[in-house]
Amino acid sequence: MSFFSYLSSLIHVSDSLKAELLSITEELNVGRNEPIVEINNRCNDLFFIEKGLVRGFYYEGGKEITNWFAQEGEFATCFYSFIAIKPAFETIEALEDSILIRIPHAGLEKLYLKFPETERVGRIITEAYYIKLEERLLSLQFKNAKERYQNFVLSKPSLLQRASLGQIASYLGITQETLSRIRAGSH
Amino acid sequence: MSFFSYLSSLIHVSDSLKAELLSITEELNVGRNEPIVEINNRCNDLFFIEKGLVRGFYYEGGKEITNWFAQEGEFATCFYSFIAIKPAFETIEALEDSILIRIPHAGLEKLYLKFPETERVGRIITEAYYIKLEERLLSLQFKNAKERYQNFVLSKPSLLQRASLGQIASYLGITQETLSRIRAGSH
DNA sequence: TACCGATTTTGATATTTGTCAAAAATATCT
DNA sequence: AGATATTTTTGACAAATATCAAAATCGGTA
Repeated sequence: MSFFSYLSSLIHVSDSLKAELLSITEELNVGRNEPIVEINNRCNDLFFIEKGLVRGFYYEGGKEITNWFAQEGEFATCFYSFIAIKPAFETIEALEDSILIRIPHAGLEKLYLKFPETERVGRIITEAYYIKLEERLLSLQFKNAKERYQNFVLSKPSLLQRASLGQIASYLGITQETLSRIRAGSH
Repeated sequence: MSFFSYLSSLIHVSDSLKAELLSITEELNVGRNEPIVEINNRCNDLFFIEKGLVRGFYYEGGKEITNWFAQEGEFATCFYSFIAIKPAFETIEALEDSILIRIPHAGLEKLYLKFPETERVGRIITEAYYIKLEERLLSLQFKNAKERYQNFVLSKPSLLQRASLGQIASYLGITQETLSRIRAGSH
């Protein structure tokens, strides 16, 4: 899904808004395993994913923990860094060759001021993300490892082929050994 | 903190905006243990808490699970119900005699259209809530029961006196027996 | 103040998941 | 295709936390 068709589904994109968007955004091609945002840097950009798959991860006890996956038609950023204007605690990398639209923070702020109706998009995106996060928290708090995995299979089936076992396990908050046993046990 | 002084810290509140706010909001007094939003109803309102303490909870396996606490100067709503326009999966109740400002969903939408600068407030509130939720998710995923409790003590010390052990335990995702043992063990 | 119900604490045991180590399977590169 | 690196699976055991039951404590009220 292109960035423009996504936006058009939320607000009317006038010619002048479109021109402004073109001037502040930039298309970015990243290869598989290529880092997009490095940990401890400021993440100044919001990325819309036109094609491909990216993930955010960080290290906890020396191990990579995948914090989120984002695929075609979704946004990716180190939300905390982007909003709070603090260094990113996570690295963003592409899991596949991907095409991203880069939206710099400063450009977005300019956009909000010049086209106040775009604040609506920012709010709607944030709300949607909040709900997803809330669902994930509830799942983590009340579902056991197997139930969480089953839920993942239902909600993100395409990622089963596109992400590794270890990446999925850490996203679900379990070890890869446990996930491997869950897969073996369910037939 | 009053609702108006809170708003004024984010945007300029003109006289006409103030008048509109007065027309769409309503002050609500609720007593201790009184329900504010019942489970399975639509939660059509956002509440700003001028005084008191409220919590959201639901039932999981027959037990009450406290999903959040909100005190003076914070907002409370069943976010999912309010945003997604679905029935609430949680009940909101006052833990103390409280004074709330009720902001109905329809009034808020009207406000966004009439005063586009208020979209900004909606976005900023949602962003702040997102970051808090993300911190909580990380805590749940990587901290053990004791660390989570210690973090709670540091970040919400006043709630230690105002909420019960069982309410705090379920909020932290542990049983009240475990929390009781944590308290006994740390001296 | 003494009682009653609710909340908190303590104890014994069970369950889930993690840890560490090694083997097996799979993917990658030349 | 073969060699090597990476990922996944399997096994034995350990740790954290849950469960169930009962005792102790607390708080409000007659």
